[in-house]
Amino acid sequence: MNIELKHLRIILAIHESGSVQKATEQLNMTQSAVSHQLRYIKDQLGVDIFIPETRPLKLSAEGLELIDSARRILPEVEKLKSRFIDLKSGQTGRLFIAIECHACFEWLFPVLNLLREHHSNVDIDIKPGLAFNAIEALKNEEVDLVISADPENLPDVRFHELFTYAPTFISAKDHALAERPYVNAGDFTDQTVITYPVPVERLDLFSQLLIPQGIEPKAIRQIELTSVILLLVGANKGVSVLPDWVLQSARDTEMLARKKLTKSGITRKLYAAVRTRDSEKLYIETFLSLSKDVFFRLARPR
Amino acid sequence: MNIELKHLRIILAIHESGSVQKATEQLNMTQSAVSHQLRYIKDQLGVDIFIPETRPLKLSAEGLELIDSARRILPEVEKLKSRFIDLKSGQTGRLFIAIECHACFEWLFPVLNLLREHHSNVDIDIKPGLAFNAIEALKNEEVDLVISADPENLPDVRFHELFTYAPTFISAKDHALAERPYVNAGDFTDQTVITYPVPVERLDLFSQLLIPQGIEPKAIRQIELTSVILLLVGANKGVSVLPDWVLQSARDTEMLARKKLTKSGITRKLYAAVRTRDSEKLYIETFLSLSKDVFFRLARPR
DNA sequence: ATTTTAGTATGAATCTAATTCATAATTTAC
DNA sequence: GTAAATTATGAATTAGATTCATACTAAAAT
Repeated sequence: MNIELKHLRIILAIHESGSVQKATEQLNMTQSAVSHQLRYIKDQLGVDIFIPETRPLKLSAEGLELIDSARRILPEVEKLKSRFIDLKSGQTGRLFIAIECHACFEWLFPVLNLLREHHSNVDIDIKPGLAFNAIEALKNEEVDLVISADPENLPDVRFHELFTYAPTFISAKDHALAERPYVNAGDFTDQTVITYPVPVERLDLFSQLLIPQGIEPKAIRQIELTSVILLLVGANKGVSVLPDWVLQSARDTEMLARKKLTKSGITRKLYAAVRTRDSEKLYIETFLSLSKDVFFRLARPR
Repeated sequence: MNIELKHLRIILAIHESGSVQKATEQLNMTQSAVSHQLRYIKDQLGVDIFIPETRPLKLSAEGLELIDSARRILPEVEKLKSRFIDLKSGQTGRLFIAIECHACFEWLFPVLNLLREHHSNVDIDIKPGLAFNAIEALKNEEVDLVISADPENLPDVRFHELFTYAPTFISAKDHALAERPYVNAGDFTDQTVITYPVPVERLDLFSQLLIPQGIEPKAIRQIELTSVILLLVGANKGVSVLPDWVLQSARDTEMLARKKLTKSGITRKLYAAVRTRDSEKLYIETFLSLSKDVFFRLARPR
């Protein structure tokens, strides 16, 4: 026995319009096509759906059961279809985010809060714990967006530039290095460096400066909260390197000295990586523009 | 966007078996056919159901939504299908009965009670009020079975013989007619006849004897309950004609005299009329055999 | 009781969609 | 890197759906 949705639609249309004749319009079929299909349905079910020899056709008791089922099943299918229309256009969907840069929480939270206001039907979340193979996770559809500073040229992943920032050295104002116009890799050999609790490869200071030059600092101390890092640096418990916009937006930075890294300064770019086929989605586009807005406000000195 | 059940079945089979390859068996399709259908589905939905470049294929976030829907929709369809298998075989269904013979309630109630025990899934009911155009109602599917004494030769209705009975005259033992070996039409001209409250054409006495001979009784008194009719006849408030089996099974018949109608006696047959295409149904067959059983027990003198 | 009309059924031809076959392309595992 | 497993693709084939023309039939109208 083979019954398809189109058969339910035909029966329902006939019942609701009152005759095969009238149903043909709404079904976009000829009378003959409907008639052939009715015969097929009858053969499949093995039961007369209509009372024979009535004109216009009237449903039999069995036919009415079909209507009941059709009225339960077809709306479910319509829901499915409109769900996919929304999914495709980005009215609804899933936005799981992996971040490779720890400080990014600072601007990501406000962005996501705004995004939730715009797209209440999108399932938004930050997925921790897969920060280093994040692009793999993106391909696997474990996450849908990755905040990354290392763009790659991949056919099915697109890196959208978010903004440029400068990893910036900070120390207490009375620290020895506070006199310098800038700091170099070598200056870290006798310093205690305070960092976020992530593998050092993922920190700009190390990936861009210390590792290439084969230099290790005297000690590393890992701290979760930005404000605590600032506090400890201010108390001369160590030095740190943070994105300029983190310092711009933080309170209690009066006792800190900022220096650029190397004479020319180091700048980096942050990207939002998404699967190419997702990049048209409305909520992705909203995410990108909100990110730029929020960052712009954050980076403006107060 | 056109999505059919077969598409949902394909996606579900792939997901549950783990790969297209394995799904082919359970779907009875070749790998190629499945692949072509997957492409069609993707085109229809406008969304990738699977994560590209994974082998075996893995569902994307959107694909999982499809699975959710499939799991809601497909069982509903299976229910529909098994419902129709049952309907066809007569495991389940509707048995609405019209009775042209009022006394038949006497044996019909016990039959229906037994039938309900055998077929708890059948919707059994007696439909009053359409006793005279009952065969029309049968064709219209307003009812599914008619108890009738007037078989017709119709292509789509079948009359199953139930049993033979004799409309039998009764009076009080001290009534004038109680001396006779039998009664004739003419004997009713000065009698009060007690009948069920139905049009006289539907009473055997009238349809078989009085109307053909153009005779009317002195008076007609209509009484609903058989036991009350017997009581009144016993008290000499009138005479009556009832099926022999009614008298056979009734209590308190000692003070009644029974006579056959006319010298040769009148006999009639009761039939169960059903639509030809219903007559194979299990519960119809059960109804017929139960009716004969119950009648046999009822008609046996106690 | 015919006749008309509206509604449905049917068969053959045609068109569309689904499937197969053969083979290519890709991915995964070793 | 190679072999094995899995999926994709194009052309040919087959099955299924639709159309057209027309026959049929119940219901309505005369």
